[in-house]
Amino acid sequence: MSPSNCVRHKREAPCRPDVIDLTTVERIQAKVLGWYAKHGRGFVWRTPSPDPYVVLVSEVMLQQTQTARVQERLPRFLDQFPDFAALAAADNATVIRAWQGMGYNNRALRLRDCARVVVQQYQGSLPGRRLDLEQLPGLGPYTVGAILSFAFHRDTVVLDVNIRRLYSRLFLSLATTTDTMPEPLLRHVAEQTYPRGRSSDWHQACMDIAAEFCTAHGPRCLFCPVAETCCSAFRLVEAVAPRVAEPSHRGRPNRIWRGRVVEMLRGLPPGEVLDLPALMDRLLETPNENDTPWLESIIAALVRDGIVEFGPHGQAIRLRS
DNA sequence: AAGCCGGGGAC
DNA sequence: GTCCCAGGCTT
Repeated sequence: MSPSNCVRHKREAPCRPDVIDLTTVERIQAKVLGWYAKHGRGFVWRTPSPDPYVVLVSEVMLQQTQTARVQERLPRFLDQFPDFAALAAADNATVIRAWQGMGYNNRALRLRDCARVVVQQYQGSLPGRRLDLEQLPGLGPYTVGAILSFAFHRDTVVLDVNIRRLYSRLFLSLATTTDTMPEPLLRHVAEQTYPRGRSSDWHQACMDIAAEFCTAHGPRCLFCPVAETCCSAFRLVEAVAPRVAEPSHRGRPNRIWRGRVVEMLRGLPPGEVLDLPALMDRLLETPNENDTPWLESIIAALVRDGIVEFGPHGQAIRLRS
């Protein structure tokens, strides 16, 4: 990997991510933070000193859900559950209903469970230590880093799919849009790249730049503030990542059917109940005997996850109270 | 390491 | 219609 094959553009870009030189890092930091100060996206969860509870809720929402939808639904959720105590007191059905339109309903229950631990073990305020956060339900490496950085202004690495893509392309001369840096090298690069004392701004800026310019497909290098120091700028060939077929029924993925079941139960008028045949009729035009075990398995998974339960007489299916 | 877990919008 | 997207948990 010689410097010559990664400079298409201007000057020498760093093609040895294991030894990133200081001037390059500082140049990138200045460009990124300068761009962010002027053009950063104005999300509702981005305030100068955000409430750790708001950071937690928004970051869990942002796990695999687009920023635009979180922007729209976060205020309503916070209105309904203004603090850890309010969220901790909610039963499953209430949380699932409040999560409507967000997808991945299991996240909502884990977030509520997390709130209960915070209330019971931390007097209702989110702990600021990594080891404590790592024990909380629903918080993985990304979210823990995000909370430490955005809520507690701690110097820490934050790695999500956007920042991984940005670092990969910045410091390696990649061939296609789907190539990424190996994870161990990525963590090394991340550790020595973020500006100490500016972890929050830096990582949010990186996510903005990745979302607006360094996109997964069709990157807009021409407008990117760090294209000059990017090893992959203007040279990425479009590629498609191989996709595994998902389990389906009657031409649609099971996860879609599962979502429809939950959505039906959400909209069920109070007092009205659905048994399995009634649910089947609302789900399929012409159900047959082959569909019964299929729907039963979907219901079983929802019961397993704590989203659905059977009523007192064992037939009525409803959101778990 | 791989499978599971949604849903809305852009195209 | 197809494809995309601020992860985490389970096996």
